[in-house]
Amino acid sequence: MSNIEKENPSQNDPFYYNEQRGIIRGSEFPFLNDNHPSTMYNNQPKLMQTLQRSGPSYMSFTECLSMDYNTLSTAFDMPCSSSEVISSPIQHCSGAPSGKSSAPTNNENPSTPDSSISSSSNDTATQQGSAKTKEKQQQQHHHHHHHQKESQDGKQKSNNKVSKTKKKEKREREPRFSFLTKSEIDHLEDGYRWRKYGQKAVKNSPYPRSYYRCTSQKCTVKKRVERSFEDPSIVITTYEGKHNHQCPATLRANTAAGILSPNSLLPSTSSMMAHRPTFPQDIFARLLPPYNNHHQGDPTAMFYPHLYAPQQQLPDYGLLQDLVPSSFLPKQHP
DNA sequence: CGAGTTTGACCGGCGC
DNA sequence: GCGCCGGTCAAACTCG
Repeated sequence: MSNIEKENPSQNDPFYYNEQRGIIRGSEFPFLNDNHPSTMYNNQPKLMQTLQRSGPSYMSFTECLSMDYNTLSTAFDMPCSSSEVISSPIQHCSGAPSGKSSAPTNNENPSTPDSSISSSSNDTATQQGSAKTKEKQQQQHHHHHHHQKESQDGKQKSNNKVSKTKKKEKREREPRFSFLTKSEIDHLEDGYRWRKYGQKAVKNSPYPRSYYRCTSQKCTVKKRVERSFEDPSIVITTYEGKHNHQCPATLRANTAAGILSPNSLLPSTSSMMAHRPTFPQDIFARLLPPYNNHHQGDPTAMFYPHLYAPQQQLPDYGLLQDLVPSSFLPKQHP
C-alpha cells in the first residue's frame, strides 16, 4: 500500500500515479512516457498535455514553476512525516545536518504500490563486502599504492585537517531536490559542468551512486546520480544547493546569439529560465520539448532544448501558458 | 599540461 | 567503543 495511492485525490487522473513516471516527493513529473519503458525520446507531445493538470493537495508542475526557490525548497523539504506525500523514493529530509534519514533515499519503488517493496528490507546479509567487490570489476586495479598509506601513517591523512582545535561547525546541508528520469544515460546533460568526486556502492543495489560537484568556481552545488535498481531504466538525480552563476551552456548559446544584452526586451524562455536559480525551474525548462526539428532524435535536445535553440523560435505560448505563469512569459504585443 | 575520472581511504554521525 | 553508512578527499590515472 502506498500513501500515494491512498491519498490520491483523483485516481483517474493521468497525471497522478502512473507507473514509470517521474516523481518529485509525491508529485509526479509526467515527462516520462509510460508506454515506452525502453525509451524516452519520442514522447514530447505527451509532456505538454499531462503537464497542464493541477490539483489541490499536491504540487502540480505549474505550481512548481510559479514558486520561487525557497518556497519550493520548503515545500519539498517538509518533514517526511507529513502524511500525504512521500512514498516516493526521494525522501531526503534535507536541511538536516546528518544526511541520514531513516528511509533510504533509494531503492524504494515509486511505482509499485504492492507489498513487494518492503521499504527498508534491512539487509544484514548484503553488507558492503559483497557489494563493494562487485562494484569494482576488471579494471587493472592491481596497483597497490601502499606507499600512500604508509606515508600517512594510519589515520593522519593530511596535515591540513589535523588542526582539530578548531571547533567544527556542522555545515548546513543545502536543500535538495530530486527527480526521476527514465534514461539509459546515467549522468544527464543539464548544461552545467560537473566534476565527479566520488562513487559509492548503494546498499541493496547493484548500481553505484556517483557524486558530482559543479566545476564553476565558488559554486557549491552538488549532484548525486544513481540508478534505481527496482527499475534500472530510471535514473535518480539529486541536486543540492543553488548555482551562483549562470548556466554555462545557456550563457554560451545566448552570448553567441547576442541576446544577452541587458536591454534585451524579449529574452528567450530558455534564457529566462536560466537566469533563475538553478532549479527546479531549470529542470523544468529542460523538460520542455524542443521546438525545432533539427535534433529530434537527440535526447539532449529533447530534454535541454535551450542548449540548441537559444532564441529564435519562440515556443508556442499557447501551450506554454498552461505551464508557465504568465509573468514568466514575454509580453505579447498585439 | 590541465581538466576530469577513478578509487581506496578517511570522516563524522548514528545505533547498538 | 565498535562497526556501519553516506559522503568526501585526494593521489593516481586518463584523456584531449
